Amino acid sequence: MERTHKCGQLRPEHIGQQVALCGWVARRRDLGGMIFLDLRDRWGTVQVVFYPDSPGYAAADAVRSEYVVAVRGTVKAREEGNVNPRLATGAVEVAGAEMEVLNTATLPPFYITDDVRVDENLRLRYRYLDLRRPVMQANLMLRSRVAAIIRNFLLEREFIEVETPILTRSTPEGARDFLVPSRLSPGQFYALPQSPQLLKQLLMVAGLERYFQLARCFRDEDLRSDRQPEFTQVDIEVSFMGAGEFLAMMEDMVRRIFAEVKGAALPKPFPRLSWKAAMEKYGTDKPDLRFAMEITDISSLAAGSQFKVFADAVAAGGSVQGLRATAAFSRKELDQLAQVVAPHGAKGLAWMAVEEEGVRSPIAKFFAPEQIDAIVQAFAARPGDVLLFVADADTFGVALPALGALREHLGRRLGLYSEDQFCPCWVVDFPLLEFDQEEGRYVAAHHPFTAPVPEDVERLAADPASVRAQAYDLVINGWEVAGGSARIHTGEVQQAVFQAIGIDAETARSQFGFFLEALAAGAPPHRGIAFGFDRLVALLAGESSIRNVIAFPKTTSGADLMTAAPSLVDPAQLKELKIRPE
RNA sequence: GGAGCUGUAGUGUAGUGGUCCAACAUGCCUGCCUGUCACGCAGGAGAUCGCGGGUUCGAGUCCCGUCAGCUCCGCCA
Repeated sequence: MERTHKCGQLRPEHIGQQVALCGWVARRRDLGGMIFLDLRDRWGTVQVVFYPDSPGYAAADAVRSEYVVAVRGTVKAREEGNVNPRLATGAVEVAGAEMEVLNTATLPPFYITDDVRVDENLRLRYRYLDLRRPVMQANLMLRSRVAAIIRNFLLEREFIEVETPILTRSTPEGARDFLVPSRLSPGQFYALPQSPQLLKQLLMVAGLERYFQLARCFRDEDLRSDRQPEFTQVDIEVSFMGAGEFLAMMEDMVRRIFAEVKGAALPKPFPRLSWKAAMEKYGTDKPDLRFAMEITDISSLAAGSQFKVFADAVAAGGSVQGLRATAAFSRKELDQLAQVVAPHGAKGLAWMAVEEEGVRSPIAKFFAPEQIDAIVQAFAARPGDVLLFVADADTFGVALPALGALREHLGRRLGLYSEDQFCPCWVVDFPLLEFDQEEGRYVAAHHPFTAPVPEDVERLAADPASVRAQAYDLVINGWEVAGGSARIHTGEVQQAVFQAIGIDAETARSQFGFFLEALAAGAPPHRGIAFGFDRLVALLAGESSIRNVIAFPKTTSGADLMTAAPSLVDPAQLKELKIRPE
């Protein structure tokens, strides 16, 4: 039986036609004298009806859920009253003549429907069944569509797609590498790329000028709902292009994606925010701008209070920061809010409930009435609001991130935004370096090939912390969707940055020698960006985890529950690689 | 490495120390049913209560450990 149509595509225009369909039995309704089958393929579901006098009736009687069948029949209009408006094909049905069972199916361990709330263990164990669910198929189709939009956009602008190796070289800095033992060079290892960073820069040295790749990247770090050990990056690099032109082009691409996929009009241009401003206003470098609620610094007001916690924090060089929530909280709820800031190092969460006749607060007694008034004014607080404070000696490490987490929590809990709203922004002027307490040295905040802001270069040695990077992150709704920078394209600056992060000339030569040679071989000024493709698609799909837009994802412990990877291997394989297990 | 949540028929849940040889819904099986679309009706089968140990006269229930999934912190240039 040759398939002539797709189940989900049948419409009133097909009425009267003989069709042959293939698909899975989504449901079977046996009314005794007649049998209805909901037949599902990738395009949707259509109802097929069999009467006892049709040759296919016996087969229709025997099939069960998820059997694979081919059906021949005639498309008919449904009578008035029998139309199903909830089905795209609901105006028609197929009067089934013949049916062929192409394969039987075991009883599915969970329902193949969109609204199932089933244990994720099971979904991942039987991913091929999970992926039969229409919502999952829609996610994968969306992913493919977004990839196509990106390819078209970039190809239109004369970018070329280049593949870079998966088996490559381990370099210091950055995430933990996945290593692959070399059989031909026993004791030596390839590394899987954390990103094609150096390779795409070398393509610029090679003169390709405009490169992109949907690149698979690997980082051996712990997982999160927005992080998998292997993920896909839209990797982009250009030569001879300033930040203005480049970011405008990337914005155009993102605007096209959101317009075509969501019918959403994103602002032009995207708002820009310095890293410092983002931290001070939102307590994070990836702010969710769908709701206002900004952090207010009341250090100057708190310094003069009798409340030791506040005064001490300011005296120690820190600050007191606060948020205004337009909501009332019970004692228990306030305790829960304290649980939100605690993991970020906040030692407590102070609060003041603003009322008609003053404030109600356990710390009110430490403040003079005019100090209270000043604080209430600083927040423009009105009766019914609650002010929430975190004080800490470490402003950017503790106080602001704690309130940033609280802000996100409150935004979600108080329903301050909707899911179909998209608020992009560029976060710029990141610090180039940050001090790593464990290593006792500065490390690259972005990566060691990020160009410093030119007027800051001279401070690289004397005052590394103050050097800004020519870097930019694209943030949408609190998701870091892309990150990029101008790259260092001269050996001198590259050496200076290596030096600032404690990579001496010898190490630089041995680890990055090929790269330094390339920079000296006529490297053009270049810059680039990389989009977290899984995150972008998840955002567009309205999914809170990228697992739902990846066909075969891993669990939080890095396992693939379907194939049971990772697994032990045959000792002979290890022997061949000259690897001895402990 | 750390914290929290979850784990009970195929699935989703209820069960808060004793009528629990575990309940409800759905799915499954059998029978009936010619306009259903989460079809309906009647009957039936289906559970080492994640795993191990402990407390107790008695544990699905309390305690300790452990495993798995999820969320978060650390980590993620």
